[in-house]
Amino acid sequence: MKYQELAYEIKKDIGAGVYHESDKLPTEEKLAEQYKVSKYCVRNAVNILTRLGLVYPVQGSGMYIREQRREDCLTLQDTNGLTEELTGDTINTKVIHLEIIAADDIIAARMKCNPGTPLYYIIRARSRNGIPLSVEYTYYNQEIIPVIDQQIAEGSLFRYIRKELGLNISFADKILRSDKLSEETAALLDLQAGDPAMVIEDEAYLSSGQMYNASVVYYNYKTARFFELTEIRDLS
Amino acid sequence: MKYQELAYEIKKDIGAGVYHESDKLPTEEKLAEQYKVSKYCVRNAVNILTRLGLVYPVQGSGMYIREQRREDCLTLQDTNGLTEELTGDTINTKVIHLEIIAADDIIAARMKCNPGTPLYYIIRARSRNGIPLSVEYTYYNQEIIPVIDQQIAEGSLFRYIRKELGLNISFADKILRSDKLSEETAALLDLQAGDPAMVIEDEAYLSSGQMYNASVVYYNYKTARFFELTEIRDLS
DNA sequence: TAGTGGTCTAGACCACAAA
DNA sequence: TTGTGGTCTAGACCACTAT
Repeated sequence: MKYQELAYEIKKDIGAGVYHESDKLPTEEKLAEQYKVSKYCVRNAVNILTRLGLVYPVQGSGMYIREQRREDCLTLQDTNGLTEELTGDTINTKVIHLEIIAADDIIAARMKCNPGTPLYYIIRARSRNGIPLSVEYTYYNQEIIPVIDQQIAEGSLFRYIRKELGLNISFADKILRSDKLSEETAALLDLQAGDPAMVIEDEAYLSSGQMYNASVVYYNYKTARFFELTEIRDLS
Repeated sequence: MKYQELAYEIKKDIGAGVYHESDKLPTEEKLAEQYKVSKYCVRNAVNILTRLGLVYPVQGSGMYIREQRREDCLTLQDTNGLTEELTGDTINTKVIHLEIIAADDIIAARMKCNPGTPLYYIIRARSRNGIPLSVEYTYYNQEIIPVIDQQIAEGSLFRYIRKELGLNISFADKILRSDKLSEETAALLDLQAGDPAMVIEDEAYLSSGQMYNASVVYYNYKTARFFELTEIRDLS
């Protein structure tokens, strides 16, 4: 896929300060010429970068590089898993719990699988640079992800599923809310019961449309911040 | 723009249950034929619907209509303002404070304007069906939005800026976090100081790239939930 | 093997910004 | 008026699914 590679190239170049002078990307035409691709690919690539908040295009003027506000921010879009995302930081993952259970009716409904389906139930506590960041309560469909052991769970499950198993992760939907921490979860975050938490409930799907994973993640309100760019579009 | 209109049409049709039988959209080719547009427009339209979480495409198979999990959820993407979004609910907006101030150095940096620029500073408390939903602390650049009075602030500012002023809102970036409520904000939400809040810091831009608005919004943790679909893409 | 979504090209024309 | 991004078309070919 040329346009994804191009997006990656441009992203690297922006990071390396190649366009620092003008704070603009070259024109679509120049990029197309430079990388020997069509305008279609250029626009697709820029689109990706726009959604990541790296550039914004202004019709008639150019494609401007954005100032970043994301110091320390996690991101809801560019989701390659924590381990991949925070490469500058030390991410530590502690596996609190790991077992295979059979889905009861409620969990089966949540996981969109049949009751009795074997599921991994995993609890992990993660820290960034030694500071507690999040506690994850996760189910994985074992019919899709056959093997998860302690060692795999301590690493990047995202990477494992994608690279080792070769599965094609396509999209996830999330529900975001805030809530009071339970005593149990608070203890894992070095916080008090009743303290606030950012809560993200996540359902992840393969490109076949099959759900393989549902999770609830509690984030440390003192350290976790999320960045998100919203493109605004008037459909009515 | 044909593709936006097409997206709107398909969205309406999905809502009306037109595709209920198969739970799938017609093929790209059929949609193109049916609406007398090219494949480009069809794909752009479906893309929008995908990002809104309404459908998901499976290569080689079809475009499937998604079950919704969004009961009562607000959304981070489809942002046409609360008033437009929750049309089934009664949204009440109370203007707590409205004045014009001159930007000091700190606010000027935040708003990316010159110190001394006149800004509206507005505090609004919003409720849904009588239940407190959010408290917004907002700055508007008065050089861009010349007039905001009590009546306008009580309605949909989003709609006003777009329809009445004819300005082209393009994107917003948001930082999401959770925090403890101050006494003042808690009182406006019928909650206690120290209770959790979902906090969204928002910066909104015109299509010219100019920032016109910065806000911090505190949401009632008991009633506010946000839906978000993440498309996953491997750039490396 | 046929059907369907995904990528890519070349080229026309429109809309908006800047000089 | 020129430059630049946005929309649109027609058509080729690839990748994956279903049968």
